[in-house]
Amino acid sequence: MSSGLAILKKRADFLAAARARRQGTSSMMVQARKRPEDGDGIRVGFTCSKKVGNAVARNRAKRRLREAARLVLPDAGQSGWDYVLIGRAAATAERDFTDLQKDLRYALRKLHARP
RNA sequence: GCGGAGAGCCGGAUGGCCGCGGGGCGUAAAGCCCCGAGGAAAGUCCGGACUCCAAGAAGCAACGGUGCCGGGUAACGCCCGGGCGGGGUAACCCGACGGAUAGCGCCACAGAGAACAGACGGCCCCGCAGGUCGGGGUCAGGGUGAAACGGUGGGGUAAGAGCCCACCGCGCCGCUGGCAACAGGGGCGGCAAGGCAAGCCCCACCGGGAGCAAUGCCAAAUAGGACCCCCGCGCGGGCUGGUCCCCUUGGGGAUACCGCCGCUAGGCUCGCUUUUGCCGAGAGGGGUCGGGUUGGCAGCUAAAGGUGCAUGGCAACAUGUACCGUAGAUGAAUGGUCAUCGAAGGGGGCAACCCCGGAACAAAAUCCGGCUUACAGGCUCUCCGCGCGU
Repeated sequence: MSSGLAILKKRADFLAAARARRQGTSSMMVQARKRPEDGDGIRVGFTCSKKVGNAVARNRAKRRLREAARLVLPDAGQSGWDYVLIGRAAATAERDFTDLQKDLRYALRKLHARP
């Protein structure tokens, strides 16, 4: 990705992020983890389980999350962290897109503020 | 015009900004250009291609599937045409549609009786003699049931009965038409033949198993395995070996490492041996092989391909020819957002029109042929019935 975001692909990375911090909003759940090993750059993954809906609904939710991450993370995310965005059943697809971005910024602020 | 039947098609549009996957140009970066979900991509229910495994081919057995006839096809459980049966006034639709004299099994409830028939209630005759009796004939009519041992009519009879006759049905044997399923008609038979095969079964035909996470190849690092070879230390030699470097047909150069040759010399540990030597094992070095993990490449998209025309065929389809060339991801691209326009559906209005509202089902995952299921709404063509007009 040219914007400096790498995509998470390994199952182990997802599991590690899930064990770390998490913050829910009305339109998504955000998990975050500061990688213990060295390495710059922001990595991000997306999860939309069967609870979100059928394949069409899951793909649409994932695409909106991906677009929001592309717009928000380069300035609101912190280098060296992994983020995982999880879609919610109807809210992720239906929420106004500016509100969706606000939700992500809010969640990131709360996650970074924790000790 | 109203109602209906069949076939086919579309299934949001345009633009701006920002992105994603693949390919091309470019040394590379930047950049530019091109392409990028469906009719069902779905369910994963059939049939194939392809790959691996197994196995003389084949056949038999078992198991599974298919099941009127003919044709189409790579093949099919699909498609087309025909037959038969059923539904509809019709267009048209529906059909697990081989065999029940090969055998076994089952037929609830009701009913007298459900398969070697039988007799509840009846009808008729005879006897005793007048009863709520005994003996016999009979199954047409009644009742039950999904189904009652052929149906209708007539003759016949004590009452009846395929007992006899006609027609229908059934079975057998010819004939005619048809490739066939089957249809038509003739003769004979004599009621002897109930239903269920979606219970087992019989007959005919088809099928080896697993699947692209198939399969083939490459690389890396880590731990370990099997086998083979070498093995004391050191020095020297470039030696038609390996390896590396340079110019490049072929040569030249280097020698850290492996190998080779020569000299020197007597071993890192243990065993064996009187000692040396020899031998064996380990450690060490080198090589080969197989398996696991991770990543990459191939398979991977050109295909029983699509469209048009011509010919053959009622058709499915086939043949010929011209043109087109059409996604290849793998935590998985094909989008996000904004603007304008917008079908259905609501609401208001006599109307023109205004307001709300905002697009069904569902997203490739090796590829094809089908089937099945889901689908807001719209369009086109053909046909049938009714009504009206000419």
